[in-house]
Amino acid sequence: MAKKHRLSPQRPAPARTNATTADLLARWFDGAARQLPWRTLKRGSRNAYHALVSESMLQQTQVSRVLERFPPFIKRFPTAESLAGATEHEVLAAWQGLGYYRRARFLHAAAKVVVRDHEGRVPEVVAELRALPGVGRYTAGAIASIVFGQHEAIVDGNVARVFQRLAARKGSASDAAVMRFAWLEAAKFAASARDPGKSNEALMEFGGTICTPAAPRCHACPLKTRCAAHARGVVEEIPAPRKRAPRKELVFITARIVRSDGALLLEQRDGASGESSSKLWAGLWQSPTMECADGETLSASAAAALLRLGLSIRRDDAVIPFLTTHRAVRFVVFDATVRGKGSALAVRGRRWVTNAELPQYALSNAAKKVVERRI
DNA sequence: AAAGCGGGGAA
DNA sequence: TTCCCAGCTTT
Repeated sequence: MAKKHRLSPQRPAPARTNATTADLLARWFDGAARQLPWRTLKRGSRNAYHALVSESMLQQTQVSRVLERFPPFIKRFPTAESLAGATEHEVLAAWQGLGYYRRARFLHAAAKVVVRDHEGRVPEVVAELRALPGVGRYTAGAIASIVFGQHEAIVDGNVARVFQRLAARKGSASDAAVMRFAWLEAAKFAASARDPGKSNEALMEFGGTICTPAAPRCHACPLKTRCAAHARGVVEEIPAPRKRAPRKELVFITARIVRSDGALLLEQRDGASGESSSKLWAGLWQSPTMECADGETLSASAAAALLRLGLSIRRDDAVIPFLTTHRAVRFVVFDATVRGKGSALAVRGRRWVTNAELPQYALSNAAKKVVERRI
């Protein structure tokens, strides 16, 4: 057999074709891992509470966004005990701007369970992890494998895409059959890994940096030779786009009511610590707002309502647009000033909030955009 | 099984 | 513009 090895001795040995994909990716990860704040501790001594927090933040959220939010959150709540002992108000304030605020309530509740039932330690057993609020199949698998080294599978958006491409499996991640396929592949992957935590992390890192949704870097791919989608030239067609409902268009009428000392009137949206906590921006604060189907009609009645309260108002020239995944909201803004203490207005969950106090209040980015607009 | 939940970056 | 993202719970 002819010698094919022309590599200099210091180059890493070429991957043996019988190496498992899991071990191949783990090897690749050694030279490609990004330095992330929740990876500061060595493998094998990862902080499980840090993992719980980072994994909660990372649900449906890009690494680049969590990067800047994780350190201050950990500084504010260094341990499960400190988080469990905080008020929901404090936790939401630390979470504000990150979106999917239900995650913050779940994380808070999970910390309480950890303190009450597990002596302050995040559990190792998958069934116990799954019992924590907000911890589903993925998050439990991630903590069990990455922190505790167990051979548990994980599937997130990245992983599903990678396995689909490796097998040239068509369909979208919103297809249940595709997700079943991905979980089966992920289980085989984790079972075959020498270091399942490392391989799982490598798999996600690989999906996030090489096997990306658009413009994948196949030229730098360590799995190129075993990728069916690459062999058939269909990498960019897999996966198919998710099915998504069209965005709902809404009009919110909102009033920025300012007292003579500069304090701003805020109200809390429904859903604080309880029932309707799955609603939009549940429990967050905002300038007094009402939703309406017909912008023009209701904005006129809103103005009339403000006038009846004896406020001096004017309609802001601009309508502030705000997009979320599921909605397109237009805020029709009124400015109003009130003399005196305005105590008649601070009713039913409404409060006067000074500029200095504002950072303690959890506002959605939409509410913030409204409030911060120059008057 | 499907709906609902944020927000921003990239193409 | 559209699409996606270290998903989960509720209906």
